[in-house]
Amino acid sequence: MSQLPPPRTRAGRLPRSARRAQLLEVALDVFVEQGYHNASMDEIAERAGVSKPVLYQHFPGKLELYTALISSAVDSVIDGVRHALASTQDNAERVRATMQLWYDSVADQEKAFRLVFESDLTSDPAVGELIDRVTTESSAAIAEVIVADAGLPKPAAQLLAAGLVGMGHVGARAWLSGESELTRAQAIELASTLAWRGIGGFPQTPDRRS
Amino acid sequence: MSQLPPPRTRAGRLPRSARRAQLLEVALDVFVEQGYHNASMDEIAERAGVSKPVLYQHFPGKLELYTALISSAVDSVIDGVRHALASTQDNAERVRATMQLWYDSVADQEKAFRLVFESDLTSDPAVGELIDRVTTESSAAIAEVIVADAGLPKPAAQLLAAGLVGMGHVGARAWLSGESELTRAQAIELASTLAWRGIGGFPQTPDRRS
DNA sequence: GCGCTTGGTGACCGGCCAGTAACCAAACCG
DNA sequence: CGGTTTGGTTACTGGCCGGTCACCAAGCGC
Repeated sequence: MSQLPPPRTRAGRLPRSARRAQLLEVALDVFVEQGYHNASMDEIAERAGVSKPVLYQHFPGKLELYTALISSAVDSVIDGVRHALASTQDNAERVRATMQLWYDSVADQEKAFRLVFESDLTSDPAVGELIDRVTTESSAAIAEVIVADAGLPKPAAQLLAAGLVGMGHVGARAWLSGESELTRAQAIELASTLAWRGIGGFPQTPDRRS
Repeated sequence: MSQLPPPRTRAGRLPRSARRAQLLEVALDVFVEQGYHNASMDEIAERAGVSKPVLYQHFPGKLELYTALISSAVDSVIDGVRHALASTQDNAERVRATMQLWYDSVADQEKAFRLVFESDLTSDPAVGELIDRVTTESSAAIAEVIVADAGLPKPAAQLLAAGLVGMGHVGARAWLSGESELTRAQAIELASTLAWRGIGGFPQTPDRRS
């Protein structure tokens, strides 16, 4: 009888670091799709074409795996905000760039974004803190600009910044899930106008830089 | 040996409807404290001074119990927004009242609010939809005012409204968790100003659409 | 005081799933 | 071509917890 090459080792062996990278990638997909609680280590392993113990050779446990992913996702979102702010000197344009970031992330189903904002492990203190960092750090970055260019005291600037952040990602998610008739560009334009009218007026004395 | 009065029946029997009400109350506490996943039916029963089967005589399962609570919490939050909007005819004041609602809810640790905004069952489609209703319906109520008083097309109004909603509750949570130096009143004042400068400029202004 | 309705109880079960023990094979190295 | 390293596997266990089964008692109506 014809001898098939015996059940081929799934997809070949991989060097340690490559396997780890692959596992992270697969785990990201699974966690984004199913959330922390519904995701099973078995499924992650299976979708990586590998058996469970391999997973545990790379990560001490499910929580640590998730934390690693969340942590990097958080950084990635914050980085996005920083880049948007750094992309121009014009504050109205800064607002627009930041708003565009939120709407793009939502519309493109950006994985890092979804992992963070749709997390179902908010009850875990460590994870909760990580997730809060998105708002905290994004606000801090924005607040820095506000303090510099509008001369507001830091706590006030931070509060306004946090409001803008919320306005961005909540508005964006609502826009997408509500299947609004507005195009993405129109939505960004509107949201930016709202934000800029709000924040742009803030220097105590009307109209300042930009 | 002296016979103690045998292990007293926990706290007396209750008529069906009263027991149900009590169970809902206890369950609300537990779910708010621990989230859906960490909460156990055993604990809810125990804290109600009752055994588990009683719980199941009133609710078919954990999910249904939770859903019942979330659903009413959602309604309660939406109602809050509607009341804030109806509390005055002055739009600047409407903005302030709504903003105050968010900050008060956060600062007072309002249970309905926390249950909704800290839910860890977002992955369940039914629950997810329920929770989205908070933004959707709140925005709809606000958008109605915007359409009426600023003459914007409905989709635009809805997007702006959603942004304001996000600005409110995200800003409020950030304010509280960041232990800002601002008092609650100051925070509300600032946030309201931001929001009103943003939205208040909108009445029939032609200057968008570049 | 007897029996039926109504509001309970204690003890158990079974599925799911994170995590592990024990063992295997490819391939590089000399 | 032997042996060690390295990347794998199969099969199991043990705890948690949602959900249930079989049974109990308080008291009201007669």
